[in-house]
Amino acid sequence: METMSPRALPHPATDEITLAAVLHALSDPVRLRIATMLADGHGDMACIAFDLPVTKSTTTHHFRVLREAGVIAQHYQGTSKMSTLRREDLEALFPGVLTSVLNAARGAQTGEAAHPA
Amino acid sequence: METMSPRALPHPATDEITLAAVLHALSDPVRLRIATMLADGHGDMACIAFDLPVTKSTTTHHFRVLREAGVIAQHYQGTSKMSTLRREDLEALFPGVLTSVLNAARGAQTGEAAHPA
DNA sequence: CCTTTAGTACGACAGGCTTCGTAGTACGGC
DNA sequence: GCCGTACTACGAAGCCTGTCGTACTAAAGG
Repeated sequence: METMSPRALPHPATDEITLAAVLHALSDPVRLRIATMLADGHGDMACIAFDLPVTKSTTTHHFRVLREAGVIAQHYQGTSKMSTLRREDLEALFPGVLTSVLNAARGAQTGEAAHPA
Repeated sequence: METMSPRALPHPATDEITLAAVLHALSDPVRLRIATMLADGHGDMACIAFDLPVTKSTTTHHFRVLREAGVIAQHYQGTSKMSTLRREDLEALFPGVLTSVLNAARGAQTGEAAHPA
């Protein structure tokens, strides 16, 4: 039996995720950064540990937008909340989208173009 | 010499295109539809011919957002304005992003998930 | 039980977005 | 030269977003 935390977190079902919502969620610099960090193996990191240029309230807001768009999954672990990318779901729905976006974001933080030399 | 139309259209240079702006441009249902139609070979079509569920003014607005984000290139041809996707530029900057997004949009117009039977 | 830590809820505020209508400009055809 | 077509500019309305601060709740640890 799971401990069944009283703090439930609503996630959209796989077939409720829309492309427009995912793209919108990823079109914000802060959220793009969160997604990139999650992809880079920071999956077991509390929300507060992301060192974002916004306050705690705003951080909560952005994590929620990502979750409600279906980009990330979240679950509580003590007082902390852990987030993971919904890679499989998104890959099944929109093949290649998440991967290529994260790749692009990594090479060009938040928007800078890739100027090779 | 080109006829040098007095109606110039400002386009961002390749290295001015940002990922966030591109994602934002594509996160609107109307614009996603425009991009999909352009990808499907309607490159030589006037803006007005796109049969969008908005007025002419709004259509102009959306085409401009796409152009200013670097997603499309536009040029006048008589009284009409032709648009084409900046596939090469985007592929060079953000490999796979445009292609996978368009693919996803085609299979799931504007956001619906792909329910195979 | 009390304190600390992590995150939430709520309200507020500024700014942006999408939409529209109307008026105006550029081009092509008669 | 005149008219129609395609697009633009401008302003307005309504909504949504990102940001914050403050007050609150849930869990962990002594």
